[in-house]
Amino acid sequence: MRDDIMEAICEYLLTIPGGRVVTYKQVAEYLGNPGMARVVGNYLHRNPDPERYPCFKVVNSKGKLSSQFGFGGIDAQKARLEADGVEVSDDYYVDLDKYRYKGV
DNA sequence: TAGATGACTCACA
DNA sequence: ATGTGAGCCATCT
Repeated sequence: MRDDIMEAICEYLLTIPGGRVVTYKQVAEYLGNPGMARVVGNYLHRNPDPERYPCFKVVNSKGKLSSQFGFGGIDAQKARLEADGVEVSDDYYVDLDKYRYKGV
């Protein structure tokens, strides 16, 4: 069933417009269970496929980037976000109040 | 089947 | 902003 969840995560991430980010919890809620925030992170970790899943748009509730990125480290994630128009602080923090994708 | 693990979240200090 | 403790869920061993 993990492919199902993975697909859902993929779709949700693809709905995120450029210059926007979402929290793990948001993805979990989209999957139908806010408690799956952890599982979401787990999946992205076990599926380092940025070509399909823009996981660099996913941050934790504090707006901080993941500690260890699968395809080049957190530094790569920071670069991708900045490239998308998201300001990332030197501490790898993003302003959720401005960049969090609220779903329009 | 059961126990341990983790890219999480929330509350409190 | 950081640290600790508790809760939650699917996967891995």
